[in-house]
Amino acid sequence: MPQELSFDPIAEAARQWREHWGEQTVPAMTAVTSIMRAHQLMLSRLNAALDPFGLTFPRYEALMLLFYSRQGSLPLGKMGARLQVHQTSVTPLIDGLAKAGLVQRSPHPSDRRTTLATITPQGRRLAAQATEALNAMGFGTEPLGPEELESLNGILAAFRRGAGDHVDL
Amino acid sequence: MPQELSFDPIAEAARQWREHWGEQTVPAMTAVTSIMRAHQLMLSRLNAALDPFGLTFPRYEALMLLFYSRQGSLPLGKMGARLQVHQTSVTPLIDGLAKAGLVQRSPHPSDRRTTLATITPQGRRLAAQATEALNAMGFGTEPLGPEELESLNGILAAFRRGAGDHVDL
DNA sequence: CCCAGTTAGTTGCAGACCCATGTATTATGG
DNA sequence: CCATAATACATGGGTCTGCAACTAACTGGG
Repeated sequence: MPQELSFDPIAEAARQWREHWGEQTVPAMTAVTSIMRAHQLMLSRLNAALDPFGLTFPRYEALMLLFYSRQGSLPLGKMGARLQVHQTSVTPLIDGLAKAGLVQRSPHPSDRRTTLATITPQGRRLAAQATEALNAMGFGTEPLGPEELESLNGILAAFRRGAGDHVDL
Repeated sequence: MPQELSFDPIAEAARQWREHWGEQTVPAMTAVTSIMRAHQLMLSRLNAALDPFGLTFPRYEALMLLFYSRQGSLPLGKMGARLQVHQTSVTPLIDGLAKAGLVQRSPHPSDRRTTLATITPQGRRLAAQATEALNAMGFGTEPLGPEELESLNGILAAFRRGAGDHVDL
């Protein structure tokens, strides 16, 4: 936890950029550092809210993906694609969930290369409880209201689309 | 790198949330996942742009902090506060920069507990070059324009202020 | 049919981050 | 003045992430 600051480091950086690199460089640099900081703050809030459930946010995301899958199970590679993380990041994620008894590994019935992760009944219970908790705290987005969040989502959707993501609406 | 998706996982999650938890939960959940994805995309772009300089974005940030400091040197603890990361994250950051010859460790003249990190001439050169490169690519914010970035910055400033950050303007 | 190429998953390595703990040094209150 | 508290940094453990390389298994063209 960083110690208290008596000023805004992002505004300070903007001042330096304006002076040394020109006004036109300021919005982009400020946006990046603001996103980085917002990400850090939100992740911290989410992990704190999930701590009573013994979950982290990445593990929560993986659990919810299984929660809403048709069969309650998915191949690990498909999970990586859906979670938009590298395939090699999925293995330790599932390891943690399996150690907690929330998911179970099982072989694919017809393709012996493939490993399926299946959510357990305890996993389902915990997923529902954790989601209730996160919804109740607005997923760490306070104090932003619905209009601000919609505006944010619109801008970020344009950004994601520009970066090559498939974005609906 | 996650494999291609034929749909938008964020829109898919929004659909599930709308159906199972109510419309009022959608904007917050969508905002969080959008921020997470935008963070991932921007960081990936920045690290790719910094790779030719042998830098990562966190190391670049630390280097720029020294670049704009009055003496070109700062105590490690103060750097953690300014970078808004945990103090224990600063040590390996400075280790990497020192191994590359971009900063130098030195003892504090009057307080023997304190270690100072000082930017070297090579560090100054590389910092300027890397900043030119990042400014030229809009810090990875393409295709967003100045108005969208300003709007984004305004909303995130409100969020940061609400989270307890000191935010100017 | 079989070997080459592809695909699925794991492992090892590294970067980044946080937490808890330990050590050394400085500051402070009785 | 000295014992206690606070400060500065480092270390070890844990998580998440991505890259490169490896094994195992499937697939398809000759």
